[in-house]
Amino acid sequence: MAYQSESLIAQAREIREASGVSQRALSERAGLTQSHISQIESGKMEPGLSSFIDLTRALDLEVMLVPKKLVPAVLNLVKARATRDMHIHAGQPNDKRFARADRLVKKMKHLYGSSADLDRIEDTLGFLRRVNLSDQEMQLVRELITRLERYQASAQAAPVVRDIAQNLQQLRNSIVHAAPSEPRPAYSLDDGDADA
Amino acid sequence: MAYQSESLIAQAREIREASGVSQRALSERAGLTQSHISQIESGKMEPGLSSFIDLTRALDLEVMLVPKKLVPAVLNLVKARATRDMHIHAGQPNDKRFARADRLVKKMKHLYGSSADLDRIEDTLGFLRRVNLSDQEMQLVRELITRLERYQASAQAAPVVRDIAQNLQQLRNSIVHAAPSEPRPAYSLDDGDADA
DNA sequence: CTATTAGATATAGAATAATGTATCGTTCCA
DNA sequence: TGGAACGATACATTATTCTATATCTAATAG
Repeated sequence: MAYQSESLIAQAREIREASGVSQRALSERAGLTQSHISQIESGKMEPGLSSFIDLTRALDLEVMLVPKKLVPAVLNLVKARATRDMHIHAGQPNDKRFARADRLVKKMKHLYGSSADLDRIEDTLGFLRRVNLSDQEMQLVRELITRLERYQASAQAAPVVRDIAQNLQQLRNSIVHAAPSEPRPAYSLDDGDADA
Repeated sequence: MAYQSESLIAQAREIREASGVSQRALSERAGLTQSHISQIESGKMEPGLSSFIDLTRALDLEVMLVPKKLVPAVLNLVKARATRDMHIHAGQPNDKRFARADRLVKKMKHLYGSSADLDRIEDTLGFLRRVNLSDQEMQLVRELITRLERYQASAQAAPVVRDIAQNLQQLRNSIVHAAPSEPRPAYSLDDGDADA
């Protein structure tokens, strides 16, 4: 019974097992009892919404409502980056960083005049801000931005700016030309519409 | 009580009301009783996981598990595109189209030799494939790809290819240079981590 | 202004199912 | 063999969900 929730519960179980967490350990973190978790996972009963949320939070997961049309996109996001290198940084916290960098570049263009390199940096940042970057990738971006801030007023800024532009472009290219979507997400979850 | 699920239930309620669906109408579509929905929405009791899934499915929503780190990114996706123009196409169904277009460009480069325009098309498609496009934007891309397919072997392909490259670039620019994230999503949902 | 109807949401009480406590059966390792 | 960790089970308690009915609001007729 409870066919709708099977998939979600199975996902949670997989993640628990993949993390090497026992039902007991999880029960302590989640505030449920081990007995409860056992019955839920084995399908003998069905959890209340709150119980399920507690469970998943203890596994570092969040229950979210997603419009059906967006489900494949979200699956892409989750699967693609989640498997590539375990830790994923997000869009929003970094957005401020990007916005600040964007303002910096615009200011530099205004003060010292526009240049091909600055244009390239501005453009590339606009791109990188859109796609979801891995931790490594984001760290590289952070470093480059920091460098730009440091050397912005320096006497020999030009070669540094060029180098930053090149590095950003390189990162951009590596992302654009990598094949994005793997064969299929492991999750089942109906996708709904085909084309249009 | 049931503090964890309040946010999710509130979201569902908002969406029901925004859609102009009554509790009774929803109860029929979801297979629950109106009484049930009333108590759930007013916080007098807490739904089972399956009941909640039934509810949300009837509202064209899907309950998904998202790694905490990805929550802001998913919120961006949902909020940004969902409000911009109601209908959202997803990542996966269009991926095939992009992949086919990519193969086409590579084939043309192989047959007729590489050109700046073809390079630009290939690059831009790589970008557009990444970001999530609105319906309008995606339709434009579709048209351009269709045109490319039609004129690929034509005698005067060159000017057409150039025009397609320009159009794609233009679309790309409009996306890259538009400020992406609005002030804040209406949804509360804790985000957890700040930076790193 | 009152009465009535219809559509909505809220409430009452019975039936059913989830949840906690305590315990049991296995397996693995000392 | 002992014990320690894991997952499963039994039963008491509490909460859910359903059927049926009540309340509320707005609109219309008398």
